[in-house]
Amino acid sequence: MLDRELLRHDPAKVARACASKNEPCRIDEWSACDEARRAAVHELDELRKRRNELSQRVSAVKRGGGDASALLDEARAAGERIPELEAREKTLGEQMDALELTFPNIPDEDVPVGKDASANVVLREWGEKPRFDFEPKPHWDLLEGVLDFEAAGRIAGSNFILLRGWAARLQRTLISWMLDRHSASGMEEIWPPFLASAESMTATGQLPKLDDDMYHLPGDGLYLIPTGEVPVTNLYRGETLDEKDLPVRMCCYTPCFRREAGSYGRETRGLNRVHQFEKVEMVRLEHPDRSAAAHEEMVEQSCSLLRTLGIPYRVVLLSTGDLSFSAAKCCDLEIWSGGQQRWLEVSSVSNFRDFQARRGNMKFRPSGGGRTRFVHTLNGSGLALPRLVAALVENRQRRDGVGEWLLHDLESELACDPALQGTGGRAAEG
RNA sequence: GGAGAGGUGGCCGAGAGGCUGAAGGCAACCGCCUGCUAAGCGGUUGAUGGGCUUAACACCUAUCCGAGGGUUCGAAUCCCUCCCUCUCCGCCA
Repeated sequence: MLDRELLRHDPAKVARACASKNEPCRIDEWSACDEARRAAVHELDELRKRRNELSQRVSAVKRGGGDASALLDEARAAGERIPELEAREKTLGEQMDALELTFPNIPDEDVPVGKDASANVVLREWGEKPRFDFEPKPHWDLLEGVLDFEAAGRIAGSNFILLRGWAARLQRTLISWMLDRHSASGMEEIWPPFLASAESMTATGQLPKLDDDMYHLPGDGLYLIPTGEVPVTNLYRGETLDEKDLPVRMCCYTPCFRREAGSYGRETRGLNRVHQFEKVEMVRLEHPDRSAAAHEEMVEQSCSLLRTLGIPYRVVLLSTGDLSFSAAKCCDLEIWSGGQQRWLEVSSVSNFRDFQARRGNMKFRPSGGGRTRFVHTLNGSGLALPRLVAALVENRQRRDGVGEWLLHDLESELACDPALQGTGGRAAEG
């Protein structure tokens, strides 16, 4: 949600933002409602003021034991048009609210303008792509026997996955290790509900736009979360924090459920695009002055995980056309997949500025006094599992493929993770 | 699922048709005072919409006591519906 003052005083800026994000823009419609509503509010205020004055006099006369019937008639007449105006104000206000929910966030100044992903900018790259003296295989071949699509299809349908044996354990190990790393860097670990209400989905911006992309349980009015961002950001919905409580840094593991309607076709093979995947997510509430720096930090936090795992990656700054509805700025982390010879997105780190905070009414009280202000919210994957697993097995494969040895290698490496030494986490357990 | 209790400002907690945007306390902030700290004394401090204005402050005004309806000249207070929390019972991983 954008600031109403901005909508009023710089509608052209809003229209530009919509255009750059390929979103329809109904700012003119909004402006008309706004004007009509303000007129109604003004008239309503005058009538209520008059009625309040008369009521006060009724009260005074009655206390004095006098006859207030003439005043009562007058007060009744003064209030006659109030319900009509109240209804008008309410209707117009609801129209404005609905329109406001469709305005996307405004991209930051340093976001490249472009119509789609082709305008994205690669900021930096790390690591050596693996070289093989044999023909490397994609993960769906390498994981035969421990990645069972047929079984998943039988249980739930196509594009679900089922891991078994060492592959299942590999995923769990990675989840646990990533959470430990985030905890060691000072984040609070959260285990949230995996279903969320429409209200929560609206606050973080999934609704109204992405209704078709989510699994919905109409009987209970709930949605399966498409990302841990939803429950963890909503943890502070409606709250007013003290400035000294900022930043609030959290991490969580959640499964993520996405219908992926209309995305069948290429690039969906194997673990690349599935209806349920596992993800470790970082969420942060920040002071507005520090959100840009926080964004950099969070990108770096996710990169550091990939360096520990030894997976080549690149950081991509998304252009306006590829930027999500709610984001002001977003960096994707893409990892090199040696078997498919392509980059795979494993993280999106976004700064939403006050966009989600407005929708979810998340504020803080400045230490020096003064009005409450909206916090800035950020989140980023750290990291998404299926593609991470895919790249790990593809990049570490040998001539004879992969096997349980890969899990044991990784477990040994992570046990020695210097970032976890002395934290009482996995490393201490040895 | 059944029975009961309850949701009031940043927090605790009174109020049970008008004099209540809301006592009292805590916290925070400002000032005074005391070697420092603590204590003490005085003062200040809710949110949102609209007007005015520079999209500020101040000021004026309206609205807000879980949410939404209703009764009334007037509702935190009375009535209805819904949501949430707690306790007990049942069922269940």
